[in-house]
Amino acid sequence: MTFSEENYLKTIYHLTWVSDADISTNAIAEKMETKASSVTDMLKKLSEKDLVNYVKYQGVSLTDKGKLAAKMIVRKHRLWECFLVEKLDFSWDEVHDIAEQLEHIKSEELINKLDDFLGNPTEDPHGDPIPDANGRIIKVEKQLLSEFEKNQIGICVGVKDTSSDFLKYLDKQEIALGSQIEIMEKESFDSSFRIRVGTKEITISNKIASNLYIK
Amino acid sequence: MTFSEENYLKTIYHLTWVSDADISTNAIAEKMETKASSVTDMLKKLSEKDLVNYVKYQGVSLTDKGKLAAKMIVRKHRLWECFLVEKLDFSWDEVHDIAEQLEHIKSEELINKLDDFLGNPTEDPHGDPIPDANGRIIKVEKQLLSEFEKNQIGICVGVKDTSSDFLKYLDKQEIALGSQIEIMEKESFDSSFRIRVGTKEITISNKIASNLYIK
DNA sequence: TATAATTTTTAGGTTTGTCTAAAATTTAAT
DNA sequence: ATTAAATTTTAGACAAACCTAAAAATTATA
Repeated sequence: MTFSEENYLKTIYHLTWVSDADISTNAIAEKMETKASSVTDMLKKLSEKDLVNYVKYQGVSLTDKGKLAAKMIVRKHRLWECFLVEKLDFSWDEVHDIAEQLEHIKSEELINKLDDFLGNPTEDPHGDPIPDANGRIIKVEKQLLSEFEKNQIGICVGVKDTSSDFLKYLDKQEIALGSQIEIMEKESFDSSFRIRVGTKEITISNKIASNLYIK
Repeated sequence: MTFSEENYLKTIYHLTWVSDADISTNAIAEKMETKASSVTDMLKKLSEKDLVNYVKYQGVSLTDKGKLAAKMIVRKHRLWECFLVEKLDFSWDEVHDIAEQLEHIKSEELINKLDDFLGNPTEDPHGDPIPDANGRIIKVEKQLLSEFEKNQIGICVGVKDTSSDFLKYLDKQEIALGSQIEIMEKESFDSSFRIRVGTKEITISNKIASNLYIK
């Protein structure tokens, strides 16, 4: 499997994770910053290899084989992110691009040994679940902070947006995985929130609240 | 820089390490298991980028720029080998192919953090020197065991051949980096050696002795 | 020093993954 | 239910990195 094929599978997997329906050519093209015609070419190739179910003009979905392959790539990506943050002292906003490269290293033994070395983590530094060697994922039920009501209290367990900008913003506000968050006030005008993080009280926009997972 | 370009630079670097003269197209082709015509294509490209000095029909050498680039690839390869052996518990005969992939990961910060994480090692698991972040290499004078005379004693500090077969043979004979080796007898007929490794006495062929570095 | 053998390069072709532009299909709107 | 708009696919091209076969240059040999 080539890097490119792996990237397409991963993208389709991520798009499926949020939408569930069949994925459109354009959606893939946009996510991968490429052209629709390139996507079509690749879908034919992946279909030929039984990694996706593809019907012309009708969108695409992963086969069981394709889904497992995608999960293995995601597994690698997230384990490497753990390694970078926990062992090499990178911060959570710096690891994505490097993990994007490391996820393509081909060696099952390597990834399983890395898994053990890290103590078999179940979540990456952004709170996303890490598939095990068989592709099994432990899903933790979590809600977006934006869905919380006044006076509710929860623990920050993940971020939806993993962009460097968003993560740096959270660092500045001293919001990290494990932080206790209490809704003090919900502003109906702009749907912003007044929240307490630990001992500090801050105001965050709805956009921020829509990208924080709480349990 | 592409994977392929990096592999050519690395190969030219390794060939230069042993021969010192300009490197021939065929030598590169043989080492990389590719065709001479492919090598010619790439040499033109590398020359265009000022990474090699290339004159048609006259062989090739690395420019300063090319040499530094090659050293950085070797640095990555050897640091990753240390990681695999010391942290992930791979044996020294299993790491080459994986390091061959990892050496192409692009991130200076990553490799420098990995270096620190490993305690800034100066040699890889086969006793080969690791260039520092500036490309500087600490050369340790070492001789081939085959050049030793009767009754001389030394410590095994490296292997010339790093093939899995050779390394497994050494494991079987309980010869490792750090092992004390004493020449008991040198057989003039076939240039084989009777040596003492720790407390054991064994016989090794000249081919084996020609691939063990001793200090 | 001619000629033979070897090495190296050139010429032209293939595959992978991309692109643009045009054609086909589907979806939305009047 | 047509027509318009958007999406998707096809057709044809291109760059990277490889290949084979033939030509050119170098080296070895008689």
